[in-house]
Amino acid sequence: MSPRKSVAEALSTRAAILERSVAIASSEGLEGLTIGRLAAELGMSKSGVLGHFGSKEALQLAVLDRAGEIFRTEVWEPARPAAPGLTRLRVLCEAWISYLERGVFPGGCFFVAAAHEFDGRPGPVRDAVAARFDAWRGRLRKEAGRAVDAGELPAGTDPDQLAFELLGAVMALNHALQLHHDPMAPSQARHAIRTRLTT
Amino acid sequence: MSPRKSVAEALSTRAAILERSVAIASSEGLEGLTIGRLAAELGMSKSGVLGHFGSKEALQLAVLDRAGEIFRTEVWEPARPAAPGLTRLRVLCEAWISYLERGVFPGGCFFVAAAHEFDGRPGPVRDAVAARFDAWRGRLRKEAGRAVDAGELPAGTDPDQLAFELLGAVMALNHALQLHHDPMAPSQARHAIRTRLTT
DNA sequence: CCTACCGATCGGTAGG
DNA sequence: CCTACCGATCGGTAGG
Repeated sequence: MSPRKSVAEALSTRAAILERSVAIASSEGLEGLTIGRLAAELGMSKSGVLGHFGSKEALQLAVLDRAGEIFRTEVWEPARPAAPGLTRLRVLCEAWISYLERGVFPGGCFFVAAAHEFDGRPGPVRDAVAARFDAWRGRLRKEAGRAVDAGELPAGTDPDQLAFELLGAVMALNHALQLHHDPMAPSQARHAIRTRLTT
Repeated sequence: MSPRKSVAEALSTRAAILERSVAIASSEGLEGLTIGRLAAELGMSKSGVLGHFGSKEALQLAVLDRAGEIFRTEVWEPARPAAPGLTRLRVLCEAWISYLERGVFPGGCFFVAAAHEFDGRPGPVRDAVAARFDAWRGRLRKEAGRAVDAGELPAGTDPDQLAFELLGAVMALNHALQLHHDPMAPSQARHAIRTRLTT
């Protein structure tokens, strides 16, 4: 008769809140994700939702973590079996484009959206977003460096410059898909990346 | 003794509201721009502010227009005296990068921010943002086409693909400046663009 | 996990 | 251009 739930139930409730939060925040933003809406959609009270996280900011950080797990599964993992260097870099980029093309998040890249939303608001959320971009760009740079060292890319190629340009192509893709629903954009992004990842 | 202002005064009040609105919306977003905050910062009542536009959405559209005037002055105009084709395309890109580097809008590119904020919200604001991107990308494409026709760029260069890649480089720049305050980013963007705009 | 509530703020309106 | 107000919603808390 107690309204208290078991630990297992509490965990699955928490997971359900996060699942719904990722869906909402993906299209409405991490600030547009409100406790009241979340509670209504989940058939819970606001305090029930908030009890799992403590504050809206803590919820936002947890949502970012959950979105990071999804990005890792969709984009990092497929590249694990690939050979280090150029091959793996190509697989990473193709998984990255495919993740946008398939609309894994309805609002496009979760982190690009979060970056734009929080780049002017100092705090833990902004820091968490920036850290994820640093990690991702570092990943691209590392693999690019291996490709250059192995002679798979032209000698003198700057891995950091290459990572910058790959990021640009994918950001242009994300933008074209979200704002224009442009069906040509994925092939344009693939073309841009292929040009940059050819000896 | 009347609180009513003359037409000239009303126009300058309207201009003052828009100036402040552009500043706020640039860093907080077009949705973060609230009537109450605007009124407080301008020492006016909310209804006084709203009377000039009628609704928040109408205000947002007016702010977009004002930001468009600034973009035109900063980025389109400097290219007018340049020779059509590759020369003008280079001037356009340099003005575009400089506009971001100088922080003409404190929140970075006003339209990239607005695009991310509204790409998931159908309506007049979203349509206005999309139309501005279409116009700008068309401008880049047209000048790229002239450059190809004049033999200033390699034969077979696709003007639309080139516009896509230029947009990507600048979006990566905007992102790096806003999220990381990365001082290397402008030179990386210039390098990426120079590579693409060389015979 | 709930009900019931808090102060603040939102966009907008009535009436002058 | 103002005061005074509307209903809705925000994040969060008290107390159970």
